[in-house]
Amino acid sequence: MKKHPKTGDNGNNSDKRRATSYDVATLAGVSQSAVSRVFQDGASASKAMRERVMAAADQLGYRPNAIARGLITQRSNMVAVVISKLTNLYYPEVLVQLTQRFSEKGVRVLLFALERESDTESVVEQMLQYRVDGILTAAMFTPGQLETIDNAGIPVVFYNRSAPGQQVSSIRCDQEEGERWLVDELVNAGHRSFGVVEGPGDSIVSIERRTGALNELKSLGITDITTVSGDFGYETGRECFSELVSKRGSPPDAVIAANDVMAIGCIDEARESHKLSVPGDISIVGFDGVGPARYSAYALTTVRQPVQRMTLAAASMLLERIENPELSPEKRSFSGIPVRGSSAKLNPAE
Amino acid sequence: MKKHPKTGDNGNNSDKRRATSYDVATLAGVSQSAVSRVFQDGASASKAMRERVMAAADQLGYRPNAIARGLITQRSNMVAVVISKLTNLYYPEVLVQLTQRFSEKGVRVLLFALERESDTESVVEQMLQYRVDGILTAAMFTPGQLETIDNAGIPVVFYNRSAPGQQVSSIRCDQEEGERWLVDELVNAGHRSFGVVEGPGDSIVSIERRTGALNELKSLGITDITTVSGDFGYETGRECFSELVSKRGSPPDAVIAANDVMAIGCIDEARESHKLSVPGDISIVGFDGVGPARYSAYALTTVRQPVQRMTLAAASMLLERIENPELSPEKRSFSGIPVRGSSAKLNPAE
DNA sequence: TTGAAAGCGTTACCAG
DNA sequence: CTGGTAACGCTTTCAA
Repeated sequence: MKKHPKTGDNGNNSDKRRATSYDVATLAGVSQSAVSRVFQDGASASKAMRERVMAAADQLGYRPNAIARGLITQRSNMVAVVISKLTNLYYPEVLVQLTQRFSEKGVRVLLFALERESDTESVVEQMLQYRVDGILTAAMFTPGQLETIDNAGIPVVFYNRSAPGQQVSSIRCDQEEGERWLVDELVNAGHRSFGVVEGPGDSIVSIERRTGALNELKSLGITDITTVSGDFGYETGRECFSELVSKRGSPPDAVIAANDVMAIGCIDEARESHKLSVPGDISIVGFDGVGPARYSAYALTTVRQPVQRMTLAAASMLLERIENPELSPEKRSFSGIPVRGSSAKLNPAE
Repeated sequence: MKKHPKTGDNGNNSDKRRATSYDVATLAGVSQSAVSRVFQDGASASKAMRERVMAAADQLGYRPNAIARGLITQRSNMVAVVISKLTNLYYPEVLVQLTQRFSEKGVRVLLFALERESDTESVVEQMLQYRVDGILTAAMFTPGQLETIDNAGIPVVFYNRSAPGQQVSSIRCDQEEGERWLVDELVNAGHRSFGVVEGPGDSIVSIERRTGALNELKSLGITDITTVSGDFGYETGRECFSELVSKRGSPPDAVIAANDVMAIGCIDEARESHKLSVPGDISIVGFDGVGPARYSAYALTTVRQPVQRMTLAAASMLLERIENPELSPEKRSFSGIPVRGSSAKLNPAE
């Protein structure tokens, strides 16, 4: 009772300072260490003690201070989740699921949202300052940043992207495989001229999808390919379609868009501005399997990412590495789920 | 140099422990307090000192520990953001914008995602343990929880909902006003029989929208009203429409859906399963102004929430109260932006 | 099982 | 402007 004057005269739980374990201790007439133990998992405390402390605790409205705990345990129990601007409608589900998964394990999520996928500089700084236990990122880091993080001993898991040439853990949907399926279906159905609508240049996902599509087209001997690029949004999807038509002089047999939202933009533009029937006159496919892809006005042919499994895997991969930092990097790649919608003429028999 | 043996022999910045201000201090040959000051805003440090410290700091890869700082300053510089399951596509934008706004002010976001809007129990506990400086919530709290939070002296701002009978701050879009506009437009255009599709029962937003619509209909003397309810999702939107038709025996003149996504579901169901033309045979309106509402297959007539202004207001309202806890509660209500799409026959002249 | 005391890495106060 | 020292609220030995 000497070195903590704050335990002084006020026994009321009202305002000003929040109750500390010392306050609880003096009210319960036990030591502060005892209070600490009662609020721990592997505690050693008699039943009597436990009761006295608990009584005092909720009389004072006491709650252990997670910040202080983090300081001494060297564990913040927080992970950083980094997302880039969600022009892609697919992320919100991901974010919610991830948060819930971490939450079940007693881990809190510190959220960082990037304007563009490339503004990672200050974010890295913040994550380190807050001593997050791990990082799950849907944006790329530079090699320098990655090294900084690694030096700090913080495990990182990449979501749907991977650091080229770096040994890092990642969870991804196999974009190239998905594109191969899409291309094969279209080519089997007899399409010979293609438009490819890619996404923003700083998005790895977009790059992988474009590459996957182009490689497969090439390997099947298709040469009539026109490429344009948008930003993953609906409006640019529309613009891209018209650009495609004017570049070529006429619509291609099929359009492969880097995501569902742009595919939808293409469909609307094709129907409205070019009076084309989809899939009667032209086939249009996307990628992701977001909600609007199912809307029957579009019924997109697409590749759906297995979001449930991916988020589950991502969370546990990160948590594992937090428990055991020596674990070597691991890459898990999930196949997308082919969705045959009606936006593409896919039946070769037709 | 006596009471901190850790500053011992290793001058290398590599593994094991992260560098502390003591490490930097000894390497730079200055006091620890000096290091602390250099890394503060209103510091008092000579240029020479600053340089020496900085040199040592980045040689060691030192970063101030925000957790420790929070402990002493009694400020975590974190706010809790609580969202409920984003079946409503409208939230993702909100979340990203909020995060960026807070981020600009040097405040981090601790994210909590609820399965249903009503599982707030454990979340409140977590927020308090992490000593967040403020709470921005898109879910309701019980009066008891609100009192707990208030006792802890943590400011709260509600997003698009408000605690009934409680003095709390909130930012909202005026749902009832928006519904009035929608109803007036529809009635002016000659519609006399209505279907109302409401959202989940535990969503205040849904309740307000339904109430707003029903009250306005009643005040205009409309009595032919059929109500059904969904969960804000596309699928239930479709089901609701068919339920509406079978309940009435025939389609109403117009359908008012509690959000855009369900309105889209209604449109698809009307067109596909009931061979109705929208807006030729029936008018269908939504609420929110989400991305898909603009897709030209739907071109929804709706009320758009002014998300930019709302998130800006929400963030600054919360930050103000963190700075000055004595500030009395304030409610700011924003008018929605009427969007005349083509999903409703709104021109009385037609 | 319990209590005393030593940190965890900062900031804040106070002399010099 | 600078250095010493006391908190901040907790967990964790180590004895009793």
